[in-house]
Amino acid sequence: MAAIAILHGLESITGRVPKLRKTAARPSVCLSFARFCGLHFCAHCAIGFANRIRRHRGPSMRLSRYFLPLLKETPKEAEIASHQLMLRAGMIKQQAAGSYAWLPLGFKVLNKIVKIIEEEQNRSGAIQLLMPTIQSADLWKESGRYNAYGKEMLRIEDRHERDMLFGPTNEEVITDIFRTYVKSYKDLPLNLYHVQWKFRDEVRPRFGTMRSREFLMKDAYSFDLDEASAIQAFYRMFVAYLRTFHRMGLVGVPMRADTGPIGGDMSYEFHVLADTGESAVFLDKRLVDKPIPEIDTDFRSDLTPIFKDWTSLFAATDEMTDEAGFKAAVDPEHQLAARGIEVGHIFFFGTTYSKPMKATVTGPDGQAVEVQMGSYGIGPTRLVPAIIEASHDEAGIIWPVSVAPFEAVVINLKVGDAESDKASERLYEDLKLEGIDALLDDRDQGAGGKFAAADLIGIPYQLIVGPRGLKEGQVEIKHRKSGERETLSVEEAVGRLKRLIVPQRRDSV
RNA sequence: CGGAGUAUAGCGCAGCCUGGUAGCGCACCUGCUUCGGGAGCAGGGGGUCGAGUGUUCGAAUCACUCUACUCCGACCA
Repeated sequence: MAAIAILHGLESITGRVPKLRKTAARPSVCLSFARFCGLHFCAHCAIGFANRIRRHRGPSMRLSRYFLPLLKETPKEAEIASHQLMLRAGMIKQQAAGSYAWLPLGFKVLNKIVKIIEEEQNRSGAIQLLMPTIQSADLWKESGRYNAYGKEMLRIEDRHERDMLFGPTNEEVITDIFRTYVKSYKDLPLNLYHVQWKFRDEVRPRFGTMRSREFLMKDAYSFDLDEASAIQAFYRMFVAYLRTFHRMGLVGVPMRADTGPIGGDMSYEFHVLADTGESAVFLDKRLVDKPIPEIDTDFRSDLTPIFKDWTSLFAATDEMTDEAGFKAAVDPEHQLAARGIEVGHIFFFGTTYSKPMKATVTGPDGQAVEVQMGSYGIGPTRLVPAIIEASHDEAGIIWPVSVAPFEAVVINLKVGDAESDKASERLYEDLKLEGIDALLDDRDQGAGGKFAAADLIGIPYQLIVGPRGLKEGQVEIKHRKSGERETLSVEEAVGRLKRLIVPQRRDSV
């Protein structure tokens, strides 16, 4: 108690009490001191204590104190909807050609996407690590790619005039890590992945983060003793990818793809269908509604049936087929010619890197065997615009709940009105308490601007609180996607939102 | 890398042709009135006109050079 008194005394002396009262800092300090003193409450703050505990859960997301630079007009450099909307919604800022800063709202979405990717990679048995962005050229000289890669690779010289590079991909580094530590076939299979920034000095970056020079990539690398088990590793990633894109509210259609200079015939690209996609794609439309492998899929079992099931239906990019071939292969009633955004690419390439880099393990017969490898990429910084391309309207973005920067926004229509302030604060706190990722729009501005902002940034549910409804004890929920509005009592609102939101998180599908 | 274009306040633009020292809308700041779909009134702040060189008494404006960015094509998670 003495300590608390001293603390409050200091605050009084510095004259900062009124300011501190408005922040979370002071109650948490009080509580810490109270606990330190073995008390269950702070004598000084006893009034309204319960409310203060609530506020301590999670960061405060009050729009009046957030950093969300919205643009009313569309910057002229943006051509496609996703790029325009990401700029207008204050998600990104261009810093140079193909180089973007991720502002808080954009970063929040990016992180949700990365989290889903990590969960599904982990579920499939892959193990996360982190490799550097700047690599030594030596490994690339060893694999033969230092000269082969061309100007797309950003080459750097350090102070000792050593050749370095900003990694465009990580096969060399992961192979080096593997060969250093893994010596026995008993340690296989192994799949290591990371989520790390890449740089490819594209001739022409465009469409915002859809094709940027610096981009985030999840890249996984599998190592197996023989081709048969390597193919199983490939299937595991195939299934993980189906699940990953589905959880983001996307249909990621696997398509036979060109392996390019890597060779071999095991390569699939995952495409999100969108009018602005860069590739022409041809597919059997039954793939679009095909149920994805469920959460209890056993990744230690033989996944061949799932792979065969999915790949039995026709799907290919224009690199692999043409309209004539497509029409000959698919029943007319199932034909779908569309455009696609490539959001993932999986390769099996055998010993392409293990051979020149001498990545071998000792097999059961005591002989050294070059490991069979595959690599598997997903671009989170491309997924953000891909999701927007697939889901937006005239008013702005329509986020699927699973990747939405906020699941719900409480819109206080009349800031300064005692009833409206109190009810919206309370509803916001209750949503947080129920584990909903909520935002409170407590900015002192007109209702129209708030509705427009909520629509633009695409929050799935708007909880509209204003004096008019409160007179009847009512609030309104607007569904961003359908435009549907429902009026309900203040008491029912949080429960209703929770029942709407939780199933759409897709974290248990 | 081939072709085309743009550069004037944070964003969107006018002014350039015909040279005379920069303007509009939004945003921002102050005050008042407002507040259920991007409010109104009044006042205010902010610009080496992408950079450099040249022509000229005088350059955002004319000429040349450079740079950055965007679009179309070939390449890519």
